[in-house]
Amino acid sequence: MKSSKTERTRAHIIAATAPIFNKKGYAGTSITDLTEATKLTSGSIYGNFANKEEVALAALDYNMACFCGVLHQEVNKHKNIRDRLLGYIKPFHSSANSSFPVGGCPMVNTLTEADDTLEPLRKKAAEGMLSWKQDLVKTIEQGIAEGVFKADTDAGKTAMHIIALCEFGTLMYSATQSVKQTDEVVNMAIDVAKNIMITP
Amino acid sequence: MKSSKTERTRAHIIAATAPIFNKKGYAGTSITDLTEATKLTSGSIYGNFANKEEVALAALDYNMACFCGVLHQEVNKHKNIRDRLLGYIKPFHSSANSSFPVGGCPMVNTLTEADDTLEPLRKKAAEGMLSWKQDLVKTIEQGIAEGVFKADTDAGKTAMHIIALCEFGTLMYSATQSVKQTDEVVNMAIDVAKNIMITP
Amino acid sequence: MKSSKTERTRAHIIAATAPIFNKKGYAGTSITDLTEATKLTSGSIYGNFANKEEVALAALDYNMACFCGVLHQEVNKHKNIRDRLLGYIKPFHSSANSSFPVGGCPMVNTLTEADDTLEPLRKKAAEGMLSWKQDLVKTIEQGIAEGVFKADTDAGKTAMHIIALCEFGTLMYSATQSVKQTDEVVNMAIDVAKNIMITP
Amino acid sequence: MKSSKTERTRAHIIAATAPIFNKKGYAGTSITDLTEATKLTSGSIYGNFANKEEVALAALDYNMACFCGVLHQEVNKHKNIRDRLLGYIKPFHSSANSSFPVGGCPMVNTLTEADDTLEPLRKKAAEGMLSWKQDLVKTIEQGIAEGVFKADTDAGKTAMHIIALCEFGTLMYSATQSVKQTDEVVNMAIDVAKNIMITP
DNA sequence: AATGAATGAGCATTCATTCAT
DNA sequence: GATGAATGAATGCTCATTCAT
Repeated sequence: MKSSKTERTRAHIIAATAPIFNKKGYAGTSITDLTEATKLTSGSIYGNFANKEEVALAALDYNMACFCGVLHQEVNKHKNIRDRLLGYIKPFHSSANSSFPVGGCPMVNTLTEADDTLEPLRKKAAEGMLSWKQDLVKTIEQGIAEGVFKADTDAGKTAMHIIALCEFGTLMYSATQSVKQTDEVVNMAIDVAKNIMITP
Repeated sequence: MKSSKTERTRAHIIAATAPIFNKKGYAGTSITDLTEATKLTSGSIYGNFANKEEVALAALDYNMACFCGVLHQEVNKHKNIRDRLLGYIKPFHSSANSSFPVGGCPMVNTLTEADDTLEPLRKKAAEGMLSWKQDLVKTIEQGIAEGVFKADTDAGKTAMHIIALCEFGTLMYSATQSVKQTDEVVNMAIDVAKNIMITP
Repeated sequence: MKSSKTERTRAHIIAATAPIFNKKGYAGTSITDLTEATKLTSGSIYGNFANKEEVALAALDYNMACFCGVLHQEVNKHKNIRDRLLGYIKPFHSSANSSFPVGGCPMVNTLTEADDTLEPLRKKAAEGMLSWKQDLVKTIEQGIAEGVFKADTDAGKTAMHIIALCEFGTLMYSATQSVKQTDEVVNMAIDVAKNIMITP
Repeated sequence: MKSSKTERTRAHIIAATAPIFNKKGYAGTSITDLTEATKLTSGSIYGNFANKEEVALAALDYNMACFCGVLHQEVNKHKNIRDRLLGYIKPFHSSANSSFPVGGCPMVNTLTEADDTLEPLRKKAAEGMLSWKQDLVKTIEQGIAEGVFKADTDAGKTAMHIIALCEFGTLMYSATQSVKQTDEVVNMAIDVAKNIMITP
């Protein structure tokens, strides 16, 4: 089951350029940035991707997978539904030392840059956002079904509430480079989660 | 105290280019974008600003003033401290038809684009964020002093909570172009505000 | 005397790319054009030809053979020297529906593009032109020998005259996409031919 | 009535690049060719023309004006309608040492290169061709009106006949670099012209 | 003999910026 | 103070060609 040369090169390009796209954005990232990061020539990059946008799309996929991967790794450590829900939040706390992609949340980064000329990127980021919400919704609904979370919980609203606080925490870290405010916001997300639990 | 020609030209450049920077970001905005929006020549822009970054900084100031202006206008409609606090939130609801800058929140946009090469922009946006928080904190503390808000309220945390939800609401609108999720999140911010009020 | 694999591949490349070179010219034809037309890889083309110029030379040979082939096919239908001479002209008339190479006369196309960097192509096209003339000269001289064409005919001048009109007719079709002017010019070539015939 | 800087630069670019386009064709001419010929930077060329095609169109206009200018200069030397008609032909004879654009007839060059992607160039060249024909037609009709040319002359056919021979003469010079065949063909054009004159 | 990934020079074009007018 | 022509480096991308497989 060996991976072909092409597959390996594509993977190398994506892994090497994903952090750059996440930090500098689509417009701020040049082909030269990509060649320097990959140690490949521009011709080689264009041999593996149709254009810059295709690289950016693949990099966004990669960054989103990393981002969500950090969460799922923590979530899947636990069987317990209470810990699973908290698993979606704890990696955002500074004490977790999570290996989130450098440059912040790829979905938020993409959604805030994307003007009309970058529709495919925007769409993918929006889908990622909604899929994250859906994961949380399912977890909450399972907790309700298990009788562990309050029966009258609005799963959709609670999911959004938690995501809003986690994302804003990440953003405050970008803004202030200090963990104090970030952790304060993340702790509020934990409160929101605990608030729907019958025994906190 | 008449405004000089220079001042008027600067003001014209700023007002005309601010929406572009907010939509397309710093890297995505070209000098040609600026000359087209202002109907001025590139020489004229460079006669009034040292370089592209200076225009972007002035545009960010302008965008932040617009953004906060919308909030303060609503807040200052009211003497009542309860309505003043809600005034910080209501403009984010789709029913408010607020004249926020097109392209979303300039602070968030700047913080998510800004890599290390754009420190001055990042710094200004971060300051704007904290100043917004400080406005909310003061309002909440005044409410506590007036005996209208609960005495044990953590003003800082509550301010952050409200901002997180409002910003995330704005972002969700960018993501989905639908008001449903946005309003849901903004309503949660209103709940947070009402929750610290003694008589809701 | 079976054709080897190599020979077949070469033939395939030539046949598939000849129309492209004739339409787009040497400079306007890229290796990608060739790989797309042949469904082969660039490596395969370079395995069979030293470089792009070698392909172009072979394609020119092919195109010239097609072009002259159309004429000879018509000429060889006839034993009669009068019809043989007219056979060099009639295929240019729109009513003939001749299968000339698309893109016009390969010789003219090459001679008009060719700057100094494409000497071998230019030379080959010039030779083709002269060989065509020689064919006509021989036919005319045979007619004179047979006593069918006027004894005082200048075979060289008449051949050139006929070719000039036929080529110009082809060119006018490129220019106007209409057959009217083309046919008018071709009819003049027929007049030139008939004019040297003793009994018209 | 001074010419602006822009007009002078445009004129310089056109005059300097026109021979290159005529020799190498559109596809064969690079922006580097243009910067080397003009001693300007690429930015400067793009400051004066929207893109390469616009330069090529202006250069074609210039080349066509040169080409026809040579003819009209000779034609206008004469009042006599017989000499005026011959004036359209004589410049093609090698003895005339005419200052035709280097690289042959710009109309023929353009028509033989132009594939579908170069429609505007093709169209302009075709118009030039037809306008040349029209000039000849008018001259011939005037000669008929004056009673100097035979009354039953087909002006259109005669014009085409003359042009075909002159163009083919030019082409044969490109092919053989020898004047012998060229002059032979041009002399035939003179015969065609003289043939419609009542007193030759 | 054929592949196709890789090269690196070159392509047309746009960039931010300058400066003589 | 404003112009707009000019710069030259940088942009995203394609080119003809090579070579390990």
